[in-house]
Amino acid sequence: MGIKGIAKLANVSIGTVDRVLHNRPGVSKETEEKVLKIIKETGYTRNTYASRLKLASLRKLKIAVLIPEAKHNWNYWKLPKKGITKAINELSELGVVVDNFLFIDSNTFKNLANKIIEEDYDAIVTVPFFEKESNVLLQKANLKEIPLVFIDTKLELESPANFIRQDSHKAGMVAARLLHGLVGNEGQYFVVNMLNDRGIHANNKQRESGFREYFKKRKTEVPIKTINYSMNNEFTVTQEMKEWFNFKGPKGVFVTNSKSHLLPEIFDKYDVTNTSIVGFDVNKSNLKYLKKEKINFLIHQQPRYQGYAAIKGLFNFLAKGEKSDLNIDIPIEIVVKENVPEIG
Amino acid sequence: MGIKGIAKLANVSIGTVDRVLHNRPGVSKETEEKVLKIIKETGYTRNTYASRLKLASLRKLKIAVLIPEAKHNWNYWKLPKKGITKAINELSELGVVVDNFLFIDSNTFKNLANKIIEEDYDAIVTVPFFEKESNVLLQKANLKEIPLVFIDTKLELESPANFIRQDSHKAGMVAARLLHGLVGNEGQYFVVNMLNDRGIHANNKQRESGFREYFKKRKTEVPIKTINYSMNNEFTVTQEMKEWFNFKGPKGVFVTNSKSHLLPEIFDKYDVTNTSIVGFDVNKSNLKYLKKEKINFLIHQQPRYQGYAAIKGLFNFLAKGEKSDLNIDIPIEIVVKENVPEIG
DNA sequence: CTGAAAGCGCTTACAG
DNA sequence: CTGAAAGCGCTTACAG
Repeated sequence: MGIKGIAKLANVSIGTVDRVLHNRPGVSKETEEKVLKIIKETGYTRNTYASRLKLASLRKLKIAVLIPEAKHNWNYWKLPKKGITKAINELSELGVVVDNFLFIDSNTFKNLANKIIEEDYDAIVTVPFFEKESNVLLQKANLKEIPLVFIDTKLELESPANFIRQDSHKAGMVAARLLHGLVGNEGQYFVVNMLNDRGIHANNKQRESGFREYFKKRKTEVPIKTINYSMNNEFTVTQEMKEWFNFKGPKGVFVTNSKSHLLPEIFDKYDVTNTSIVGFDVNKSNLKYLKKEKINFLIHQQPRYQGYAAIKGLFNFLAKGEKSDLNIDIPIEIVVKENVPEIG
Repeated sequence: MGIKGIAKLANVSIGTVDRVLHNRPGVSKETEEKVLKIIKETGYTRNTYASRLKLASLRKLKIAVLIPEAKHNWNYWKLPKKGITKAINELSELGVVVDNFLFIDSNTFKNLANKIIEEDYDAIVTVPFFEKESNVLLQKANLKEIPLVFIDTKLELESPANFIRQDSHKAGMVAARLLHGLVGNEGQYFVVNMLNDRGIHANNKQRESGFREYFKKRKTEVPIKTINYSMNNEFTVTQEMKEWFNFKGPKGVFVTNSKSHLLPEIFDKYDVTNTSIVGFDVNKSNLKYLKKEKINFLIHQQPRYQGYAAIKGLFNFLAKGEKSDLNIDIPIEIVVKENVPEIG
């Protein structure tokens, strides 16, 4: 049953039914009620595809994507982009168009965000790396009623916002359980934060807090040390690390970012043994050591799917009014040598 | 650019373009080549949604689903069904209709399969529980050129077939790694097969073989015993089990089906300690013991997604000719207390 | 062998 | 306040 059937039952024209369906002005209370009653009775729902077929010819849905430029250390960002590309392929027939804006730092982020707000996009996907700038963008988007989805990281912002990302605190707890299973109560634990030029990332902090919470919740207390290591400088062994390296018992190492692959090399060089490593992200370097069993577990954030889901979710909201796809807790996927997922 | 634009460029009518696009007869070689050339040059692709809009009004796409009836022990089968329902909701606007056929045993499977073949469905989703009957159905479907997807289990059949399921052999290897990490080289390992009235399931065999292969590939040899336990009889402790129960060292227990929740109860009753358990499926009973930390890991087969993907894949094949979605290796998801996925 | 028309379910711009 | 017509991209049945 379509709009035509409703119109017939209600003794009105299809134009009037359309007006009622979209709450457009110019319908008398009386006919509106009559039409609504029949819509309810018949359980009519609008055919999104027919709707888009018509609307796409009039005006495309434009989505702006504002994410980090993918290069050198930031190779990771190729993955959400692939997911975005996949979504575009599926949605282009429905009149969806995506423009990519790539930022390098907080300044380029701010400028591109402003540009996006000025041109009128129907929706925005971005990443909340810079708290202040993200808040500004969110406010502006809210004012213009442009739906906005943040991927990758959750941040407390000044207004409610949509997030498609993994719960990093929970992921830290998962990592703790995995490491604890291997290392036990007699071991020593090390949280390794690799700092890049932007300092420590919100995700990493949340992962560490989750890691520590896992142990706090249990009776047995184990020593957990945090090592902050700047990736910008040449690697040097500090006094703290020496003590760690010399401990002969089981050592559990939790690397809070995607660089866990750096540790096996260091451990080899300094003859550190009896280590178990849990890290994040299924990248080439990490996989290499996972396959060699130098890294025990990796946690996968499904970056490709995050990008895909953001675009699809925004489309579902714009075309069907479905708000539920705008907030997704990406599952915490545990990866071992035998269940490496396809990434590319 | 649509069919209309192509027609204009080729100086033909849109009817002729349509004929070329679908390889329909009644087009001269000459015009066909002319049209094909322009299609290629412009990179034209058909708009699936516009196509379905028209076709759905003429004839629905009918998909038959032949799966086990979900009741008592077979509660599991509610989950694929939920995924199927989700897919139907998404596709009904595009003129897709699904009929469910629920079998109880090989006999009802056979009868319903024949019924499906007689009525003319456009596609079939089923489960290869019964080797002989599955082969018969596959042959008949092939003869009538009806695409068929098997979910849940892979079986070697007489012709190539489509499977959406988890690689059970690999899943067994993953289970072995998880258990080995907890139990180590000094422990004893037990593979528990719970047999129901249908005997042992292909999935369970494959899981066991994967489990054993993991250890075979490594240097250290550990004792692995297989316990076949019939779920139909009252539980009794055999001599074999007594020895197992009395071993005081670390014990790794791999349950090859969804019933791992039965073990913690038995272990409690017979004072069996120092056990680690890995099982399959995120059901209520298993979750209860996962949360109590009596079960250490569960492997999730994403049954809901299997059902969803089967319907979507068949639609993509029928509507767009995309064959790639008909064969899917469901990721081997490792579940611990802290990353329990949503199932319902 | 080819074209013109009708229509899928929806939306809009125009007429009244 | 309401209706009739045109058209999105595609497919089919009919006419020639």
